[in-house]
Amino acid sequence: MNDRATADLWPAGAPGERTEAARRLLLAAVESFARRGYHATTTRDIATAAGMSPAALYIHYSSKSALLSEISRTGHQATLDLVEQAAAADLPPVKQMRRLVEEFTRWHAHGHTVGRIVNHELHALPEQDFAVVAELRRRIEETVRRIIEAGVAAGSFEVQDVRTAARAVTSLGIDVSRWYTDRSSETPEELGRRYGVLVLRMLGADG
Amino acid sequence: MNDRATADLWPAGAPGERTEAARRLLLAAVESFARRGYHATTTRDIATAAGMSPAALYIHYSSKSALLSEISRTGHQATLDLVEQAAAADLPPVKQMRRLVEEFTRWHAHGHTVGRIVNHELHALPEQDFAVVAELRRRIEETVRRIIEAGVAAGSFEVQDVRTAARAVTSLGIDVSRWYTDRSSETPEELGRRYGVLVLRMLGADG
DNA sequence: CGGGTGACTAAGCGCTTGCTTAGCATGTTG
DNA sequence: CAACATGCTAAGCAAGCGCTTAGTCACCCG
Repeated sequence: MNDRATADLWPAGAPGERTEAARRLLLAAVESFARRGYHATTTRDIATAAGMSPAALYIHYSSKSALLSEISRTGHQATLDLVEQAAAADLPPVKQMRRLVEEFTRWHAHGHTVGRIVNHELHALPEQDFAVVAELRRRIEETVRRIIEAGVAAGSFEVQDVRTAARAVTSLGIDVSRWYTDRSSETPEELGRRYGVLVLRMLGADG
Repeated sequence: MNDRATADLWPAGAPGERTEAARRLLLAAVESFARRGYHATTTRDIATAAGMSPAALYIHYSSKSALLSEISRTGHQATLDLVEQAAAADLPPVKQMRRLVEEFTRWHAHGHTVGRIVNHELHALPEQDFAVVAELRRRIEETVRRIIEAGVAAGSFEVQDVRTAARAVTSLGIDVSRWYTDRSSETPEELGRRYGVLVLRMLGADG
């Protein structure tokens, strides 16, 4: 029942401290939160899906919301990494942007399960964890803005308002996680390439 | 506590059958569902916000989900009306599209409260009501696709794949309801105009 | 072998949930 | 005036919730 993208984010060969049981709980939580929403998911659902009794959850996580925080933090961090790598590449702004959109879109299509939690369950986070995640989101947006600014300065982009353009770019990618399903006709890679073309045109490149 | 866009959708001078009490409950439900999500909202929250005891809700609506269905159905119908009006205008495809995006975006910014419910609480709808709403959503998407096809046929748009382009157009507009707040720096109208420009470029017009 | 440790379960506590019941005030109708 | 309808409330029910408690079992170290 684990989808591939989710398994990739939290790989089986425990990299740090996480035990196999904790990982099973986390994957079960991702699946449940994505399918029915955080509030509609019960701790019994999660524990049962992980093959445990309800009480076992609390040995590995202090609360239901701790599970959500862990998922949200990791998911956001992975997205930020991807965005920052595109921005750090030794390429002109247009090519950085193409790569960013391709990867960002691919990520939200491939990982639409995690993406749905990351982008639509923010309101359920405890205040303190929300603050951490909000900062990660701010940095994602800022990185995108920087590339657009560089492109405008180089004369390869032409936009009315950088902030709005950056919003549109991230918004397009984020919303993929809302509508994309494993039954969608395009592969994540193909969708990424198509969105790359659309966004570059939107930013006035290739004109 | 009622926002303007919400009040506009369900105006005070009852047009049909709805009593003033039923309207107050509906507006309270919109506010609560949008702010904390459907599952996190209790029937007590709604009734109290409408100035009634919990039991009064059930005199006007058969269940909590009946309230959600009513909100979702009305909201989708209003969106479809707006989209179909743009497509029916006696204008070339490029101008139909500009108008569609301007109105669609303005609607999702201005009515971000209702928009959040309409677009992010679909999964909580009873199966039968979901089917009705899914059909409205299909017609919205189809109308957008038709305008793009007409523009391509007329040589004023140039896109790799019509379906993907239509997805991108609606997706951009829908996602506005996720991030827009009353504290956003742009007015709904200004955002609509800017998105209109971005989308036309994305579709290869004005080239 | 004895004693301790860590992962787990059976049972259930206190509370909240969506919704129901019984009844009360008001206004309308014959 | 009696009879009923309407719109509401006070009280509460059954079910389900997040989370806790007390204890079991397998395993490790001396």
